[in-house]
Amino acid sequence: MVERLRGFRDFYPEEQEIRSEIFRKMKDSCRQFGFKEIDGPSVENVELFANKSGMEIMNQMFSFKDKGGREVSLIPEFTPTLSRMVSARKDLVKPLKWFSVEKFWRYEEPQSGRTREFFQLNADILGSESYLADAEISSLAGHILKNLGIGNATKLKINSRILIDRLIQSYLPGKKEEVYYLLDRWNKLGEEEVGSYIEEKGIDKEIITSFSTGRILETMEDPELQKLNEIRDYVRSSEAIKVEIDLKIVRGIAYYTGFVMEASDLEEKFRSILGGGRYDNVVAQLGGESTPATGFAMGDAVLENILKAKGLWVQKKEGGIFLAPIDSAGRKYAIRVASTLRELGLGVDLNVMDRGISKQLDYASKMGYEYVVILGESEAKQESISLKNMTTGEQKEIELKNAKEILEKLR
RNA sequence: GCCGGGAUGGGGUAGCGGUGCAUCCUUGGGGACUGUGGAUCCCCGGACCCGGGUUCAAAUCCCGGUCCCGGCCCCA
Repeated sequence: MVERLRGFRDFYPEEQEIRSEIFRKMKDSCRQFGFKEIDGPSVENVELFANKSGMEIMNQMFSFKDKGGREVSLIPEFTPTLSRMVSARKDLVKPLKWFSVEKFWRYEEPQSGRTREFFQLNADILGSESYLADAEISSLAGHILKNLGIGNATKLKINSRILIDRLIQSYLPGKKEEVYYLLDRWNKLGEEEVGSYIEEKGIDKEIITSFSTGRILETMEDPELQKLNEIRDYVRSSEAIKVEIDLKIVRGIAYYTGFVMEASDLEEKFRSILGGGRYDNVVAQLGGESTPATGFAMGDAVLENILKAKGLWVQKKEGGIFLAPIDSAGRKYAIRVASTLRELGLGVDLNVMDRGISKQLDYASKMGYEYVVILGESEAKQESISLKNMTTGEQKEIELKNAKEILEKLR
């Protein structure tokens, strides 16, 4: 048998059902915030990524030559496509509030919360330089997490590249790269490693610690900090999620120009569940008109980790109806009953096996149907159905006309 | 790309050099059952990841690969 490719996943019905429900919730939240859904190609010219993303991402792409000899790649992220779409249309009314849920591909070593093919929600606001856009984006992120049932299990951490750069310039000049590296890994490295890195690079321990704890901000007066405070208060007042300013959130991506954010589970047991920020130069870098932009992306893999840990990765009990004919008269009649009920918009499963009533009930039970409709010669004659409630085991014979009303409530 | 730990029917497992056709549960299909038996009983299908090697003998030991789980790098 041919095996599934490394790092790829199959989604069987039990799981796909959960997955669709989660995506539906995410999309609902976006729409409630006035965002419009978009979609793009899964394959793009590699140049689109070469421009912006740097070497690292180039090494992780599923790239190939198409039959026309073009170097193309499965998309590893959304921002380049988004920028291309924005640049191509000069008539778009700003600000744009767009979201998408798409598949992405990156050739990496699979591990917890990481696969080679994954889904990602992207939500962006383009055309606004205001911190209000950052606040709205953050608020949406919080709302989505709340809607997914993990608003209490996660927190949003926000920061500003501009702010941290100013701090570095005032207190640790010339050490930008080292400070970024250190803050980004502060919790991961642990005290000892942090200590030895500080010593090695000649960074003042007192100062860097006041960065990591945020103590430095207590006495600071700065317009960028002021904005950040307002974003924090904005999200706070939506009461969806915990939010705090954290100077340790720098995000690795080179193109962030100011505001950055990240969300994770409270204990930080998992990777960050979403990340994003302001990227005012990307659209222009890709050849478009200068367009300020802010947004975030949320992958499905870490989300799955967290939902499972919180016991929220569960199938909704859906019920449904199974039609079980027991003789040839019943089989003919069943087709009529099925289409009658389907007209009402009900989901109706009809036996397609050569089976007796016992095995049909067995099947219906295993599939989780709430009702079984038993149909035979007698029902066919009387235009009735025998309706069996699979939870209680109760069964009664009712006229088909009345059955409609009863079953319609199930929809 | 690098580093750990794994891999036995669809799922969960027992066996860890030879004594039983590779164990047990579950799942799947069928039969008894001819309108209530989602029960019970019975039958059937289905596996030692792949390729080399060591050995009289390999699921079992060794090497390589593949895949899985986890970590590093990186996280767009």
